Amino acid sequence: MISSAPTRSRKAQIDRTATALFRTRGYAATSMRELATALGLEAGSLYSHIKSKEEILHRVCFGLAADFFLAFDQAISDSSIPVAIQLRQALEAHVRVLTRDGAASAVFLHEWRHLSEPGRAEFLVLRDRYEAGFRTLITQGVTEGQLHTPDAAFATLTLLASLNWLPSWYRPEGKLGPDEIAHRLAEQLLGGLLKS
Amino acid sequence: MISSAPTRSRKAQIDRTATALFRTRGYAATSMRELATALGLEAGSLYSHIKSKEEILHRVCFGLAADFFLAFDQAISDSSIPVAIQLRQALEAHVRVLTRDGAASAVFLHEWRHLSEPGRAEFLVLRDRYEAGFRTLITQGVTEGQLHTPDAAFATLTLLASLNWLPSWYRPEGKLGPDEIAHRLAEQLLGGLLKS
DNA sequence: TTCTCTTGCTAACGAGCGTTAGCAAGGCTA
DNA sequence: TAGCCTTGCTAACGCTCGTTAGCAAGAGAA
Repeated sequence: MISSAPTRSRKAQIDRTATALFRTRGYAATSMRELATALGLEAGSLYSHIKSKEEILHRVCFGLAADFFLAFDQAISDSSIPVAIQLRQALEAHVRVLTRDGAASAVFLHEWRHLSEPGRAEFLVLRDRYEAGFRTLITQGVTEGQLHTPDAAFATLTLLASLNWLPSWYRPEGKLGPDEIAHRLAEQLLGGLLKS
Repeated sequence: MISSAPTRSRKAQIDRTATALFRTRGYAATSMRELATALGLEAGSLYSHIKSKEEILHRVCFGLAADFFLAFDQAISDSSIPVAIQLRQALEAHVRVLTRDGAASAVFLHEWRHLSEPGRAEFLVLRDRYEAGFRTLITQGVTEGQLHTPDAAFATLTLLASLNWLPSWYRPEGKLGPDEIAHRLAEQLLGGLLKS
């Protein structure tokens, strides 16, 4: 090797570049040669750092899953405050994770299907568990009379759906910052569009 | 050929099967041999009916785009009724298109990226135009005091986001029918979750 | 200096890809 | 009967895929 820029970790660099490519072209349509070129090296060289293409996808998906759980647990850690507010905090925390790394989020949301078993099944278990966290909050909110919806499970899916579309249009350089977006999303989803 | 079941059109049959595969495995990860096997024939035989793999994707994406425009135009055809109700109708019409063919909808929403130019650009023009239709309705609703939101463009994205996640969890055999789902989604998005 | 770790190269592998050419057989129409 | 259209097959093409083996060179530690 000749020299190198201040490389934090070559492996992490590969992950980042791959994530960006996976997002725009999709996992299956991204070749290792493409990834190597984007990093300025040859395809074979990648394998000095990683075991396989799928290993990258695995790391990205499960890494972000951990981020989501961490943020959620923090958001609802104080169980003494009203559930509706806990929900708002969890919702805003979710948005902050989404906006912190849009590429990883998009991969997390769309490319997990290309994980092979048993990784894929394990991922879905985590995803279900995360959704269940929100569902519990909403159910509790309805029970305590703070929220209204005919179907908590249905409301949960719709709520997360609204949030998860964000990586497909959010641009970090846009006029709205992460916190502003999180706030507005919470307002709209909790308050609705109709003037009351 | 030996004989054949009541084949409506072999080409349409290929489109349908391909759409289902594109949905579950993704366009890039679906091979023509896989598609052929699913149809009970050999890979080469497909080319008696279609020109290319991408041609299928093109047809699915633009076909559904036409469906969405048709449903939208119908929903807002009577401009004498209040905008908020027009919006509700457009929203419910959108959901009905989504639920009528979940596989095609999923492909429309996620796989259009694999269209090559100029098809891809043309598709995005249609998509923007469709979103603009909703945005106009919401803007108008705010102007007339029927809706409230700090940012109509933002609200539009969130609204469509909530709807477009539907194909990833909707199952035709589920307990909720298309109309019921359309109604509940409209209620939740227009009315919000918070008890007022 | 010597050893080891990291990083990267070249060359090649077996496999699968989308697609084409050429042929054949059944069914419809004239 | 003759001709065409639809449908499907086999065999193969050129290409790209993910991955591996073997080698080399710089960097830091002993």
